[in-house]
Amino acid sequence: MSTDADQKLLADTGRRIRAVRNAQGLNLDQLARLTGISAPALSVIETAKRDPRLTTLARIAAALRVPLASLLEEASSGQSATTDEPIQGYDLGDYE
Amino acid sequence: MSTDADQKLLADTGRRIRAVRNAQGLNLDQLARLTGISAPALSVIETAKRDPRLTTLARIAAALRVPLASLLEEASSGQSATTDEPIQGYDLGDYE
DNA sequence: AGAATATTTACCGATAACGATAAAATTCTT
DNA sequence: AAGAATTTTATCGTTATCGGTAAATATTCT
Repeated sequence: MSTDADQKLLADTGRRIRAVRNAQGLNLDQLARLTGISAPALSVIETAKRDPRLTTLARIAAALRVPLASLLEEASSGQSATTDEPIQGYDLGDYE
Repeated sequence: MSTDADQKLLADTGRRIRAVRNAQGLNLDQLARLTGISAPALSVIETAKRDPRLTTLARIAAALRVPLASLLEEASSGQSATTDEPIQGYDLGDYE
């Protein structure tokens, strides 16, 4: 049981979620409403204290409007290319 | 809970796992030994009857020697690309 | 057809995710 | 510094994952 690699994956994933959320100016409460996932649950996911289910991650990605895969890995082999800057132009203006 | 989009995601993911496994000539028993995940557990994941945890998917991807992201999305042909397309495309519609 | 192999399904028990809520701790603002 | 907002932590209850095992179906091969 690679609890080692697991922890790193969870830590990296949580860090990416938080980065995107902050980049969009959302707090946990707002993301909680967008996802239907409670703020405490989001907190423990972002801090790698929980091993989220696939559909939980998908809901977070959808709410943040980023591809699910972008939360899971570095833009490694250039495939998806795009930007290092996730989706700059998103105004999520309506959620507050 | 958009069990709708969730089910599709789980179905697609399971189908991709099975495709890769078959492509490598592995049966469930062999993949079970490689991953430490039991064959019945792998079966229900491949048939979309279970919502796997992130580290479970990661172990499967590692055993199959494919990027985790490749199990989650189609080989995105220029998905969100570059531009400032108004992101309306991301249906977050059901999660709200 | 029958037999070997592969997959599915159905249990069980242990562990964990998740929502809800509230309280503590941290960070930000004035 | 005090106060407000944000995040973290904790507890409880419900539900689900997961391994194990075994039985029930496929599926494949001779």
